[in-house]
Amino acid sequence: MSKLEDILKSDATLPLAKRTALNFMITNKTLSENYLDFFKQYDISGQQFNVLRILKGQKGKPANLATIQERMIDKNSNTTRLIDKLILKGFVERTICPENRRKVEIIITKNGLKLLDVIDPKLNRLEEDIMKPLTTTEAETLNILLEKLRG
Amino acid sequence: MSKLEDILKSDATLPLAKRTALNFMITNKTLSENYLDFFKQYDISGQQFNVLRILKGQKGKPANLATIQERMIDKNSNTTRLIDKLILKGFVERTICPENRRKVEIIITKNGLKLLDVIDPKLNRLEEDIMKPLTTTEAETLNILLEKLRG
DNA sequence: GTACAACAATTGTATATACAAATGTAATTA
DNA sequence: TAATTACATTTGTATATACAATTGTTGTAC
Repeated sequence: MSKLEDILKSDATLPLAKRTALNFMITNKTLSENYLDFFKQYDISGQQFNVLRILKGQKGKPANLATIQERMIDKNSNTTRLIDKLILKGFVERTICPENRRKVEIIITKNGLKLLDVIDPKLNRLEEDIMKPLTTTEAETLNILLEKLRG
Repeated sequence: MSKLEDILKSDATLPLAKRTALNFMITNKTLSENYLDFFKQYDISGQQFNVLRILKGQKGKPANLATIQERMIDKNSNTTRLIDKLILKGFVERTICPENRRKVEIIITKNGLKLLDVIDPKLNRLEEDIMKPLTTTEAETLNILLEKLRG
């Protein structure tokens, strides 16, 4: 049931560009459902995980909001509230930057790091699993095409 | 600035599966921004457009909620309220199905059809434009890989 | 025919997202 | 140094999405 024509229940042949776009969206939906299910068990959203990973990458150095936003895959228009959630869960801490009181300094806590240690290997396995239908060569080709598509 | 390593500002080489997933998500973000911008000028969401297209495909035959949901790309968990919006805008009409009063019958209005006539050719042009970086062969390959990825 | 299960859609609630406006701080300039 | 501009984040508001609970209707079993 995963062929495009079956899904759309349309006999009309679509223009290549539209067909590609639709195929992309459907695949995206499948992928994001996988991620959603995965993160749900840790009571965290994909975005929140992403922020934790960025903060871990800072290796102790605090990050301010602008830096985090810059590095997020899905540049969130409301990172403040995303951080609020992570603070409530005890995964990050936020203080006002003493050199420039307009900025904030955000760091990941011990608990945040512990969560990442649990999630990371399982996420790797999930991703291996998702990509299993593709051979290594096919996956490499897909990467090339995806980058090309972004122009 | 569209290579994955540049975006993530990470020197570490990622496992292929993770790299592919990230690449996919970033490309998805780019694509969906394009669509969002496009539909915004018609004061309609992509989902709402999708529903109108499904209804047009019915060729006058009314559709009930379940049918619409089944055919939606992004199976919405709240199609009722999506239809509410379209009714407010005058693009669809909803009546209770006389044979089975649990069901509803939804049809697209003249105005809805008129909107589609305006949007459709422009959307085709947008999609051509988005896919321009790929040759025909590359787009065909991408389609194959995307379908394969869904398993 | 009454009770009960199944069906189809709607409503409620919590959370997420997009965008604009507002707040508070720092830098610039006259 | 007072006023203005730019900066960094937060807050407000509208809309979108996810999921569970509810409503109203139909079908079925007894």
